[in-house]
Amino acid sequence: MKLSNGIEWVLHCCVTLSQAQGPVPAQRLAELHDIPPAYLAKHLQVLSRAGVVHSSQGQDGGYGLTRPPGEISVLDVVAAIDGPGGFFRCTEIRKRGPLAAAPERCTTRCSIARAMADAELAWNEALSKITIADLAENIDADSGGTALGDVREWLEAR
Amino acid sequence: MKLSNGIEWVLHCCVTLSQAQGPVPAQRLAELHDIPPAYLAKHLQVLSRAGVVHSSQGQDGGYGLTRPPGEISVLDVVAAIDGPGGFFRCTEIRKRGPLAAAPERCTTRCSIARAMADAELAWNEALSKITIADLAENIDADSGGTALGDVREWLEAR
DNA sequence: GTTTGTCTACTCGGATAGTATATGTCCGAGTTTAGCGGG
DNA sequence: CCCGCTAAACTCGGACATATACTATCCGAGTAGACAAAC
Repeated sequence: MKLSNGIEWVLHCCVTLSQAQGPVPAQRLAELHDIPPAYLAKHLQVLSRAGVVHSSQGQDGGYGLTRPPGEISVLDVVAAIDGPGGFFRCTEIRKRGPLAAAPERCTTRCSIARAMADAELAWNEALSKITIADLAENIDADSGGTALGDVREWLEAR
Repeated sequence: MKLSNGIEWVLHCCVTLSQAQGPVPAQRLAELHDIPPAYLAKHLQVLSRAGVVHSSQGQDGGYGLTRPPGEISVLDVVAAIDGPGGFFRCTEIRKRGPLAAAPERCTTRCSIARAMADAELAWNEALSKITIADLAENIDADSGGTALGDVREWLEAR
């Protein structure tokens, strides 16, 4: 099971957008990261529908964050791209076969489903603790404090 | 992103095997859970290669756990079926595009990759805390204490 | 009665098709901006 | 000089092909037990 590559792309894009003053076209975001523009656009549309970013059309249009970067968690982005529903789906096989459990006895969820749900909860909580602002800060620190400035400069230039 | 259905199947099968005295054929495990026998066999082969179960051929052959159920974690099973490598794969797009980071500056992992790795660690830890024995105990409790006995009886019959 | 050999039935194991999801691409609908003409 | 109109260029949005991985299945290799015959 592998996560979509788009998740990495849009996370980088969100960090970039957090440094932008105005709207940034998908074309330009793709150029900055050297990734397929059309496919990135598809993922940005999903983010737009999820309410993480907003789009403006026409000349000088593009994408922008709907909230301050400190209020957008990595979980918001991952959940939007990955879609609804968790990793694990219980098919209730305990209700099948020669020893099928009677439906009236299945008042609680299968213990296997509970175990997987707990793990997903741990995953979600870990991702919800990190925001786009945290990512930007760390990226800047890793680069020695020049990365974000370079991005802002590149965005200003045309 | 969805986990394979086989994970649910083999987890149930491991609980069943924890109640067996001798080897249980894949055919019989499939019959008990009402699932495609050939496809289940494929997943059991993977578990066998991972060392979670061992197989014996010939008449009265079948599968059995290699260790006591209390020493087999859910993570062992999930990791075996899901294969090596985590959910997220970093493609190092920071090294691409007009603002590519110099390779010598990339001494540490990208902060995005770190965030995802932390979340995967939380997921893994949650799964490693639960064993097959825990699952069996909970299933028995949910059924009012009759499920495991029924399974043992059904395995003995025939 | 014991032993040995064969033989059969049963098991796993990997190689082989079909289907859903992820990846990648394209062109059309809509909007904003700029330019132009008129007042 | 200001206002309104027109037109063009640029944007997003959803519809359309391709690649990868999950789902499902089959048949062959190998082994353990059962049976029969010989000693």
